[in-house]
Formats: sequence, C-alpha cells, structure tokens
Amino acid sequence: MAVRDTGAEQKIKDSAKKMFFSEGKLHATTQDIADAAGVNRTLLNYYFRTREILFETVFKEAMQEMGVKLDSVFLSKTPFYEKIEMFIDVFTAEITAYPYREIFLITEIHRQDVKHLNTGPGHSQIFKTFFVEVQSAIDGGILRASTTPLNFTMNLFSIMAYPVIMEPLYRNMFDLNAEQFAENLKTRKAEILDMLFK
Amino acid sequence: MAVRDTGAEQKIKDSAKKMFFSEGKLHATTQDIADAAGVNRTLLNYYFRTREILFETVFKEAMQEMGVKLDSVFLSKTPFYEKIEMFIDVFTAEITAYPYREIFLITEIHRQDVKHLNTGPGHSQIFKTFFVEVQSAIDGGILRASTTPLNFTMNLFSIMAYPVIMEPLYRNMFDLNAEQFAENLKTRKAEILDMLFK
DNA sequence: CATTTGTTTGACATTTTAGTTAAACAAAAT
DNA sequence: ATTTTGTTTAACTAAAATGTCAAACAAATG
Repeated sequence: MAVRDTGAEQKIKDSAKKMFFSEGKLHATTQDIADAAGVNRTLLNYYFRTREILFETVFKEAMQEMGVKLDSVFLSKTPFYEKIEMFIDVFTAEITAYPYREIFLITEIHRQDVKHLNTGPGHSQIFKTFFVEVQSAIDGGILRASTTPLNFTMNLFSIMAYPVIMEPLYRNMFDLNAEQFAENLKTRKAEILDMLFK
Repeated sequence: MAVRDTGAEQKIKDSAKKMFFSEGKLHATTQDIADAAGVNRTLLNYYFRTREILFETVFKEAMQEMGVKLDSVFLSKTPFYEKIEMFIDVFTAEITAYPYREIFLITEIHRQDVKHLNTGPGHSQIFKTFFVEVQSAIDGGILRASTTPLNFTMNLFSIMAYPVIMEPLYRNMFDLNAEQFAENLKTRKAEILDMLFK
C-alpha cells in the first residue's frame, strides 16, 4: 500500500508544541497552529479529528519524552551528588526547550471540563524510590537535616523552572535585557548545588 | 445625583480575579465571569466596555495591591533576616490568595498582540535598593558567598510560588491528597529560611 | 495507464464568543 | 407624582473559531 507521509502530521505536532510549550501561547487557535506549521487548517482535523485530541496527543508525547529522560537520571546508579548534577543538566535542557509545558497542563486541568489530566501513572513509584535516596542523603549528612525528600525535590524543580517561566516579568522588574538574563541563568547550576547541599 | 451602586461592578471584578488569579482558569470567557458573579453578561460591557479593559483593570489592581504590600516589607527598616521572614509571610499570603496572577500576566504577554504588559514602573528602583541590602548580607557573611542579589531574590520567589502553582501536578506525581499537600506547605517557611541563610 | 490510497484544499455549516442597542426598571431628587 | 439618573435585561449583530464534506490531487501499485 502507498504510504506517502509528507510530514504534515509531524509539522502540526511540532508547531503545536512550539506554540504551547516553548512560546507560552496558551490561547493559540487551530488556525494559529496551522499557520505556524505552514499547512491548511483542515489538516488538523484530518489527522487529529478534534482540537482536544491534538492537545492530548502533543501533551502526552511531551510528558513521555520528559519521563524517559528523567527516568534515565533517576534510575541510574550514579552517586547522589552526581545524580543531582545530571538531573540539573537534563532538566535545564528540558525547561529551556519547553518552559511552559507544565503550565499548559495546569491551565488545561483548571479548564471547565477536565478530560485529559493524566501525567502518566508510573511516575509516583519512581519518585518513591528517589525519595528513599534523598532520605539517605539527609541521614548521611550530605543534605541539610531541616529538609525532607518532598521539599528537596520541589525546591529543585522550583528553582530551575520558575525563573525561566517568569523571564518576561523578571526582566521588567529587575531591568535586564535578554542577554543579561540569559547570562545569569548560566550561573545558576553552581548556585543551586551550593544552596541545596550542605 | 443618584448614586446607587448595587455592587455589580465590584462583583464582576472579584469574579474575574477569582477565576483568573485564584483558580487558574485562564481561558475563562466573559460569560463564565458573569455567571460566577451572578450578573448578566451585558453588565461586563456596561462597566468595562470591552473584555480587554476588564482584564487590564483587574490585573493592574491586583499588581498594585501586591506592590503596596511588598513595598511595606522592602522599605521597612527591619534587619535583613527579619525582613526576609516578613517577606515570606506576606508573599505566602499573596501567592495563596492569587497563585496564578503572574502566570496570567505571562500568558497575556505571550498572546499575539501585547497591549497591557506594564507591571508598573517604580518597581525596578525598589529592587535596586533591596539588592544593595542583599549584597550587604552576602558581604557580611549572613548569606552564602556563592549567591548574588538577583539569584537570591529569584530563588526566594521560585521556592514560594512554584509549588503552589504546580499543586495539581505535584499531588499526582508525589501521590498526595489535598490535606497532605497543604500540611506540607506549612512546613516550608523554616525550610526556606534554613536553605537561603548560611 | 488506470486504480488505489493517502493527502490536501476550498466551500460550507455550526458553535461559541464578544459587543451593541433599545427598552424596562428602580431608586433618589425635584 | 414625575423626572432624572444610573442599573439591568433581552434580543440582536458581528466576528471568530471549530468541525464537516466532497472534490481535487499526487504518488505508488497493479
């Protein structure tokens, strides 16, 4: 049978991911997405039936991509400090590419009718395992005694993600241009490690 | 002249603030807002002319309210550590009441046409003053030498705001119910202070 | 080269949303 | 009691956005 695959379907998904997750255009319409992809809007319906399904598809793909990458870090047998370093590197790459992905999820969850909120089930177990490791680091004196695995993990996510998301606001508040802000972000890995570890 | 003021205008603003800033319903329509306020949708147009103006109005009000509160902290003559404690208390109250306010701003900024992005001008100067204070704390050995005023401030914002915003996702990822999550948030002030200060 | 199969388009229908208008209404002032 | 002024509503218009459909198209297959 003839399988042509001119790449339109992929172009649409890439375009949607870029608008939603990279550019933060949470109100993008199907027309916006089609235009950015350089295809006719009807193709969105041809490939994905409805706009909702397109949303689900790209979101699930994005979450799964991240899941795979984070798992490769969390499940590795590296010593704790090096593991966190790896995590920072991987997560920084993710958040830089898709700073608004989680925000997209949250706003979709909060929309009138919640249909596709699943972040994937297996995650909870992986974090339980990771939390044991963090607890060992606390008990072993590598981390501050005042922290907990949950707080440690949330802090880590927060410190890496939030500044990237808030860039437009922070640049205004702190009077920084794009270069200055980008330059500062680079200095943060060392800072984060120093802050989290004792 | 007859000034009746049945409170509809205020009800609309409160309803909009609640939907956008508290509940994170960034896609709320004028009908949604009117319904939640218990008024006829036409009243939104009567009082605010357009939906855009309503957005601007509630956002400016919300930012100004926060500005006043933060200024009262930043400009107070309290010693540095106590000042940060005050800040955490004030900001926690703010972020609990309006967790999605800044996210709303960011998504509006990223919308096709950027019209009302002004966060207010005076802020930049206030932060410059605060940054001097932070630098003194670094020089005085109260804060880690590896930090900078900018990083210290962004970390503070991040750690407080992000977990609240991400609650629906984190509860899923970490398998927590609403009570467990709320309980944990309460433990964070001590943790944050311990992490930020040497 | 005709057929099959998947792809793409334009035209249309439907739904949703924002904005307008004129009239009804209610309370205060004259 | 009537006028004035501000408030509220229903009905309507206009625009924007989603979804459907039939026909055109292009490449591989027989």
